[in-house]
Amino acid sequence: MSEMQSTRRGRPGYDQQGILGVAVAAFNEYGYDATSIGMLAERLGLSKSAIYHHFGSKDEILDLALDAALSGLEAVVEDPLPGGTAEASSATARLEHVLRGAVHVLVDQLPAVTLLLRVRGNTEVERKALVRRRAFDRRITALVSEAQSEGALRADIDASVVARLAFGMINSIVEWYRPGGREGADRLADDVVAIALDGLRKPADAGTAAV
Amino acid sequence: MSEMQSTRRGRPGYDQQGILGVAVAAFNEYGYDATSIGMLAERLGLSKSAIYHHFGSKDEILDLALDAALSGLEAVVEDPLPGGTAEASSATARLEHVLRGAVHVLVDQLPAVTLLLRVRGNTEVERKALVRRRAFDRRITALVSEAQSEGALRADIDASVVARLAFGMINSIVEWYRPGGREGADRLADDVVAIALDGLRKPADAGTAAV
DNA sequence: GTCTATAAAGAGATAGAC
DNA sequence: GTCTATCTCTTTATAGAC
Repeated sequence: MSEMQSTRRGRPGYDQQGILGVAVAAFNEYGYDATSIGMLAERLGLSKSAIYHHFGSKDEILDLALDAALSGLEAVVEDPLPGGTAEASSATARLEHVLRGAVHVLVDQLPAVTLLLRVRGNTEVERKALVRRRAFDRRITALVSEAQSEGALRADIDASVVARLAFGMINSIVEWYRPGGREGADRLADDVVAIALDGLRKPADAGTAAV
Repeated sequence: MSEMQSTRRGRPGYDQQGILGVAVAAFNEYGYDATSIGMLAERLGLSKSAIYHHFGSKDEILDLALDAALSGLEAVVEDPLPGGTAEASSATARLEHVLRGAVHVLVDQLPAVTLLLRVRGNTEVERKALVRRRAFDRRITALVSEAQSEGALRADIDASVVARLAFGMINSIVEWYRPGGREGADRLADDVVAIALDGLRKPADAGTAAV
C-alpha cells in the first residue's frame, strides 16, 4: 500500500511487490513447482540470492500471493450488500451480488486467483490456503441453502452441488479471460448470472415480458 | 485391452497399465512436476529403473494418460446421438447429449481427465494435448452456435463464452466428485443440464405446467 | 521384470562481500 | 539491494547384472 515498484524512481531495485508480481505470473505460466528460483531470477534480471533478500523462501512468495487472492474473495462474502439496508435484503439478492462480486475479484486479481485455484495442498502454506478456501465455499453453500428456503431458487438440487457448480463456472474464467478482451468484467458477470439463474434456454416467448 | 494388472496371477510384476494407474493418481495428488520418479517407485514398491523399463521417460507416462482422457472426450462429440436418426436431431438435443456425455466421461475417467484439465503446455507432450483439447472446445462452440441459430438457446451471450462457462461448470466436477458418493453420474448430469439450460431460479409457478 | 550403482544436471538455500 | 561462490540434496535417466 505504501510504495509501489512502478511508482519508484531510480534504478531497477525491486521491492517485495515488484518481485511478487513477476513471480505470480511465472507460477501461473509454468506451475509453481516447475518454476525455479533460478528462473525467477532470470526473468527479474537478478541473481537468486537477491530474491532471498526479499523473501525467506519460495514458499513465502506463494503465501503472500494466496493471501491476496483469499482476502479479495473473503471481502465479497463478508460485505453482503454495500447498499445500506443490508440485513433486509433477500438471500437470493445477496447470492446474486456475491456471484457478481466473485467475477469482479477474479478479473481484478486474475493472477493471484489463478494461482489460488491451482493449489492442491502439498505444503503447509497450501493447506492453510485451502482451509480458508473451504470456509469460503461453506459460506456460499449456506447462502444457496438460504435462497432455496426462501423459495426463490429451485430446491431439487443439493445446495452444495449448486454452490460447487456455480463457482466451478465462475472459477473457470481464469482459464481463458484476458483483460482487454471484448468481454468486460460487468458484461461477464451479467452472463454468468444470466446462465446460473435463468439458464441458456430461450424463454418460451410468453407474450410481451419486458427486459 | 489384452491383459490387465488386476487380472494377473503370480507376484506383483507390473505391466504398463498397472503403473500408469498409480502414476496418474500420484500426479493428481501432488501435481505432475512435484511427483518424482522416486516417489512413484516408492508407491509401486519398485526401484526407479523398473519404471524406466515400462516407459521411456516421465513425459511418456503423461502422454499415455492424456491420450486416454482426450480419446474419451472426443468420442462424445464424434458420436452425436447413438439413437440412429442422428442427422435429423436438433443441435440443442445434440448439445444436451454432449453435456451429459462429458459428465459421464469425467466421472468414468476421473483421474485421467483431472490430469488433462491441469495441463498448462510446458512440454511438447502437454502442448500436443492442448491442441486436441482446443479442437474439442471449438466443436462445442460450433454446436452452441448452431443451437442458438435454431432459436432454442438465448443468443444474447457469445457462443464461445457459453461453451466455456458450461464446460467450466462441467470440468469443475473433477475438483470435488468422488465415486461412491451420494451423487451418481446420471443424477449429476441431470443437475448440470438443469442448471445450464433452465437455471437455478424457480420458475414463477405459471399455473399447472407439468414436469 | 527388477535390481544396484552412478552419472549429470538442477533444485532451494546460505555466507559474506560490495 | 544485489552480487559471486558454494553447500547439500534431489532430480531424470542410463549401464549392466540377475
